[in-house]
Amino acid sequence: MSPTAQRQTAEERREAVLEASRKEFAEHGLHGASTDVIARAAGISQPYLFRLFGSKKELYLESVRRCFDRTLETFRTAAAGSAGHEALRAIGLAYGELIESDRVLLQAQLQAYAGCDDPDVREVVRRGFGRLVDYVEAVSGASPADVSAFFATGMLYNVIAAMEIENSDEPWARLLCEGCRGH
Amino acid sequence: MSPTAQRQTAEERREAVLEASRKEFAEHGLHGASTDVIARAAGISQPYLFRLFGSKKELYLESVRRCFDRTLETFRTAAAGSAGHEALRAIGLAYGELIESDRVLLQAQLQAYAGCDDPDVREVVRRGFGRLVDYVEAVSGASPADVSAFFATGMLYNVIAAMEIENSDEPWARLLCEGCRGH
DNA sequence: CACATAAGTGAGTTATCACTTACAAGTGAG
DNA sequence: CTCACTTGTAAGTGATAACTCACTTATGTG
Repeated sequence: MSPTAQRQTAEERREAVLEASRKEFAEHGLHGASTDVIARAAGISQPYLFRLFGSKKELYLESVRRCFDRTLETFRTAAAGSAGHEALRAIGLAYGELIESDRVLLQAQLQAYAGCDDPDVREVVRRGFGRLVDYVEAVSGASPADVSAFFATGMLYNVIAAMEIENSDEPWARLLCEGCRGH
Repeated sequence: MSPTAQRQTAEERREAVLEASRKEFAEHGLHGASTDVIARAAGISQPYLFRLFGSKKELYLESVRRCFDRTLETFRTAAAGSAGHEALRAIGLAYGELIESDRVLLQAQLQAYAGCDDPDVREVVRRGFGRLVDYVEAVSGASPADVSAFFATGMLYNVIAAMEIENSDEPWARLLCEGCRGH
């Protein structure tokens, strides 16, 4: 800490750490991420990170929660004012734009799914995903088959985006993207 | 190596290492896995692992290739003798059974998707996924929309299995699984 | 000004990381 | 038997991992 630096509240620092951890966890996952890198990026020392969050895993879980919160918020904003299948379509479009513009969020989600063999991670992912499903069902009033088809398309789109084949000219890639846009 | 142990060919050892690495990489991903743990599980010293594969990443890439090979083989076996939408249904069922019975394979796939921000991993995943799409399209003759809906359902099923909500009694979980079974 | 409390870090802990070097021993061919 | 080749490891490299301890310094309040 430089001598002229102003102190911040613990809450402000927590925010800074969570923001910094987004990228690191998205790129390397829970096990691969470095608390030292995160602390540096947040502008604090590594010991202070542990004072604020207790452990690397606690920080990760909070980071995953934020990730789902962000997605739900996007859903809400997109669906505002519409209902039924119109809302479904609006949410789908907004989600596509979201992960197209924020690859960090996309990576973070994929890491969270991959991290699901850890019970604590799984629990957080379940809660986050559950809230998304609940919301989509409530706002659209669609049938179980339609709601699950909606999320299926979303999961495929995640993988398409991860593989970065949106603009590929390979036949299988074009087929997959074309078919996906149809939904 | 115990004094009575028989020597094996390098090829046999490579197989043993690849088999051992499956689990470790599936659980922890490329960055989180330990070459020491893998070598021990394969019954060799850690230095020899590096002689056989060059680097941790090379081993990982080979492991991911195997993962997709295994899935494609399952597809082929399932579709044998059928065609059209009948083949699609047979492959879907076989895939469901595959990841239900082999959680390691499921985890390995999710880790591979999450690892896609690394260009080398992405390239291997692209190739593997592409072969799956090519095969499914060829054997089923289905439309792009149907093929992509098929893979979308598969991706959702991956996440359902990862979250372990197949037998959950939460409403959103039942809705998602029910809708998914309908496809 | 004094004092409790909160913010923040330097220096260390032990363990493990990927990877290398140098060397030993089994094995098949001539 | 011998010699080239392959299989295999013991012992180490420096770097970095998560996390702790002892300590300092700023800040709001009476």
